[in-house]
Amino acid sequence: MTPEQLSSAILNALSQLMAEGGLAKAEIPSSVVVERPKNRDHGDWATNVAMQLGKSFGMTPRQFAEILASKLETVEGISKVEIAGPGFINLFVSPGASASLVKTIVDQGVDFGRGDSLVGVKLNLEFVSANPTGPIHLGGTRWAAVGDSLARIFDFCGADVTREYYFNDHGGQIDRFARSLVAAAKNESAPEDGYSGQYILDIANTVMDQSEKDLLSLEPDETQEAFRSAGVELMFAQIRKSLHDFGVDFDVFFHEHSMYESGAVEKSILRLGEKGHTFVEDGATWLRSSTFGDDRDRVIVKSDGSNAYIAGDIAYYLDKRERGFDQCIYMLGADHHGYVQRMMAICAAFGDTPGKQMEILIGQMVNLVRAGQPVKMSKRAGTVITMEDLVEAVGVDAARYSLARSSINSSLDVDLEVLTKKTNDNPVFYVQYAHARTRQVSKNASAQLVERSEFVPEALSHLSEQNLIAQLAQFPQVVETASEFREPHRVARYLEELAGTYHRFYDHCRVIPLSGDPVETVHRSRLWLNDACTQVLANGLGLLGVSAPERM
RNA sequence: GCCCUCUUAGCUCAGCGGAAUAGAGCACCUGGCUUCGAACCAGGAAGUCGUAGGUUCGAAUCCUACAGAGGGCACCA
Repeated sequence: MTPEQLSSAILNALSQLMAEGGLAKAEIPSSVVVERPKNRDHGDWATNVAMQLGKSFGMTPRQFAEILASKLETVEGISKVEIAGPGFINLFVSPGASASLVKTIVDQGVDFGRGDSLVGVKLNLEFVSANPTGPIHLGGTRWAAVGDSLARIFDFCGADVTREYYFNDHGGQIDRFARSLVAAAKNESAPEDGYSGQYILDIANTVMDQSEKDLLSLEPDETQEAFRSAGVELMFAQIRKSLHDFGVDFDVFFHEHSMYESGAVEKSILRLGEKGHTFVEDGATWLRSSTFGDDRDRVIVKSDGSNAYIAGDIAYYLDKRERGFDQCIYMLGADHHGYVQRMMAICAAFGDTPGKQMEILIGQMVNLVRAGQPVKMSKRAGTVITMEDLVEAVGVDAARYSLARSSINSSLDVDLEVLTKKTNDNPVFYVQYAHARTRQVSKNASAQLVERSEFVPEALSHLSEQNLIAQLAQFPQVVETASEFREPHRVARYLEELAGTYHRFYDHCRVIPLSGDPVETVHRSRLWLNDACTQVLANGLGLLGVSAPERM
């Protein structure tokens, strides 16, 4: 039995009791919390429903618990129900009922843990979206790891997910990028507000090598345009390759520039105008965003006739909605949190519900640290760390795992020395090792003629077996919670616990009998448990985009 | 001045979606490989959960104030 099954059993019992008149009619929640108590004297699973609902049924938690407990005792698979403390209901599940899950896991294989909470939802997840004026830095790398993992989790919950990258290939920053390339090509120093570094020089050289014309002898405007278009393409290709090598493949790379060429920007502004949400003042066109909770109104078209950045956001959101997405999730860095309100205003101005069709996740920054001291990322000092640098230093698995295992609400310190020297303290190896170990056990078992020819749940009665089964049972719930709260790190933390629980099982229970001893039912049943653990570790690591190695 | 996030063990961080003794990894100390992988396990030491109030039968968790850290507050993109 999984905690979810117990949860729905409890809800069933509640509605039965109400139907039978054992309980007064009252609101019941859609799910109840069932968790594994730290102290095993408190049962296999425990719930706090009585303490939460007692009052609304007009009784004390303990009274409520008594009534509910007597009903739960009749549920198949529940062997004992106890009431403890202020009103906890402690559930004891018969060993057979809990262990039967093991077979389910092996049978379902890669699908174990798959949920249906997002079935039918067409979801757009936009992340990274770093400017194409340079390689992806540590911050963007974090969003790549977290965002891709989130996409995998949504997909696992049944959603139709599109991973999308908004490519800001339009506007002032790109102009600066182009001017920087031109300067580099001419062997001049970078413009005051421009970009510098080896990559700029490399791209400038490549642009010149690829062109048949002598770009530097054209009219200045044409030169800059030539470097802009070719340079952006090269940068784009490089970014896409870095992401791919990192295990992140976007479904859509959306080019901001394309909306200006197609007229989508003007169209979307007109649309807002028809709805009465724009006005003209001081020669500029404004979005009346303050009526939708923004601090102030925002300029869409500047008085010189050019578009402000928000114009692209407006057109882009409309485009996403017209492509049929029910929900558009944006992952932004903390340096963009000031945009949330105006973005939500755009959503509302189109008649949608902020927080529903549009959702914005803000993630905190990544700081660089060396030996405990903060290091400013500086191109000149050579302390800019790119996605490629990180992968080169620790590999994709360790990089993705360490970036995805903590909450995006916390800023993250990445220590260069820890990164390059002490990679073994990354918990990813602890988890991967557990997986490799299960595989080795499985291979050895088959060589010793221990096979999955029979499965007897009752044979798995050792505490460490029970703990492992209970841990495995929580996987679907962990995935669901990670999806609901948009927190992939929960999967990582869960895997670390699962790995530990497996190692303890391994220590206490032999899958393969000592030489000379016969192969018994318990060994074959343990092999099922071992293989179920392999599966859950692999499924979980898969959600993080981390490999599950056969050996290491 | 206003807004967002953070403050938990020596370090890096979970727990924040109220519950039964606050957790993990690393580092430190002690034990365990002549039988499935010791990248492991068992045990020890280590925390007035930033401070002060409040709500609650119950607060690391919710509310308020304050302090500290980081990030934002453009007709820039």
